[in-house]
Amino acid sequence: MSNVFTFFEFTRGSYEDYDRSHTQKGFYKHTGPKLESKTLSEHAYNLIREEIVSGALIPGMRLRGQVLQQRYGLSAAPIREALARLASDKLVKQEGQKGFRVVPLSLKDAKDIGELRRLLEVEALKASIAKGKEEWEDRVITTFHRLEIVEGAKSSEGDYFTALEHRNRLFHDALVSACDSEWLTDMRSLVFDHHERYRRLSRTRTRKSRKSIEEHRALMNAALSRDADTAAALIEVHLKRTTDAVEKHLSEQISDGTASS
Amino acid sequence: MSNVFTFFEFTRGSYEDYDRSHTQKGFYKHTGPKLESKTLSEHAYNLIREEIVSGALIPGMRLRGQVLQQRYGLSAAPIREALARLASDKLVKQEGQKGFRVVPLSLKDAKDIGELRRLLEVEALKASIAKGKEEWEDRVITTFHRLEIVEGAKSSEGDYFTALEHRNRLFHDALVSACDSEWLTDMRSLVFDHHERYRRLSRTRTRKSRKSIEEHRALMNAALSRDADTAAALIEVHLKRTTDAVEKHLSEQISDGTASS
DNA sequence: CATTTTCGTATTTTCGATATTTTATAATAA
DNA sequence: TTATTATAAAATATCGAAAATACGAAAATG
Repeated sequence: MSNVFTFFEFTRGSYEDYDRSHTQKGFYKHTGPKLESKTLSEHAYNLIREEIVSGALIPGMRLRGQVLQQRYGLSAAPIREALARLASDKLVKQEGQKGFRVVPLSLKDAKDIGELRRLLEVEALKASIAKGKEEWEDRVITTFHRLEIVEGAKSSEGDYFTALEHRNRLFHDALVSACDSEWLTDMRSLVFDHHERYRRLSRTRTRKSRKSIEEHRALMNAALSRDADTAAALIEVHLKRTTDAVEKHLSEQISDGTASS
Repeated sequence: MSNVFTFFEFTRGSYEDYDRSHTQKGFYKHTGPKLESKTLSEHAYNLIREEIVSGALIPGMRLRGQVLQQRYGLSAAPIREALARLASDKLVKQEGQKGFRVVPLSLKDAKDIGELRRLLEVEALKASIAKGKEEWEDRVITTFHRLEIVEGAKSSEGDYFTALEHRNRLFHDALVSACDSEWLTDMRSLVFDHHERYRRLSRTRTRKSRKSIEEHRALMNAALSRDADTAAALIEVHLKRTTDAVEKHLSEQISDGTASS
């Protein structure tokens, strides 16, 4: 977890030696979806977003303008613009004139987000099953296979959970990729990101590959055989388990409220 | 429709005499929900948002920085920040280095948004019916009454549709106000705004107060008698009718594609 | 004549600096 | 001591201008 900000670092931080090669070709070696940023604002948006979702920027942490500027080697304007967009995404919170901070985690939000993701994901999955062609099937199979490999691996190295999370996302994305409502998929994607913030929390402790891989396989099979109801039921169970784990973890961690927004 | 930008106005516009009293107390005399903006960015966000949703800023229109700055008497930074947030709300679109424009309307989006609103609204309504207390009932009754008055009125004056739309929103907001998932309500609210953009389109032509008022009354009755299934069915019918009207209007208006996003 | 290149203009994007607000600290009075 | 007010420090929000980029028209080339 060398990429995680400590509170000390972030408060007084000096990042003179931080990589500033934005303009070079492969500055962002994320294996995920394409993130070609045409403007610095967009670039900052992608970077900060990634660090919030991944947990590198700790929930509740204050995001001081100067520090972010130094860290990313940018000036105030693009940083501020990025934060504004993240505020609309509900990933950061802006209160009055007191600046921005990473939206904190809360038990209540964990439940609400889990429930909302269930609603959206099931709907998108149904549509996807109804409309998916061969290309969709291929994508589902491929991403499942890649996920299976990582889940089966014994290693628990530093990048293990990151890779797992990433391939998990690719698989779920593939499942709903034939849904032709851009609105539904965009909303689902946003909620997915938030859910991932919570999921990472529990992943660092529990490790239940055996069950998980079988659940995913069953989900793939149901989807490919166009059994929407079974697939929907599996999704619900799958999400429910995750939500329960997160809730358990959160209520242990913080017995008090830590209410959000 | 004196508040609507004409293309000419907007392109070459000179707004020397535009009201610039942001810092004064009651600068924003909107009858709607509270919009106290602590920062100029927030202020700009609220203003531009309102003008997009209401249709004053025409779909597809280019939003030139200079013009907006003059119109609202602000400098580039807050305007830009507001536009960035509106981009995350999917109300404006930013492409490359070519600035911002109001997201255009399309038949496809009309369908998707209608469908998504149905999904979210029904879910929120069910939760609301399950948890609503006396205060909720009062609010539903009150807002229905206010809506009834406007819908029953004969006049078709300038502000008629605006008032109707506003009270319609207050009524629907009231129905789901007991839903305790902030996530669900926020998302529903966003989709509602988008749906309103489309609804306004058809409202300017068709006028079906008789049916509408009875639908709303039935909806209120079902909600108050805690009949979630009936209420959900009524919501679906209600939204379906609206969506159909919008679709019809849009496919007449633009026989060609005008594809969005 | 068609196509490409170059140049000037308009616009967006970004920066550095200023003004305003909040937060922390210290002094004063109850 | 506690509470309140005044002052200083830090951080945010905003502005005005510079830099980068895209668009369109005229010139050059094949």
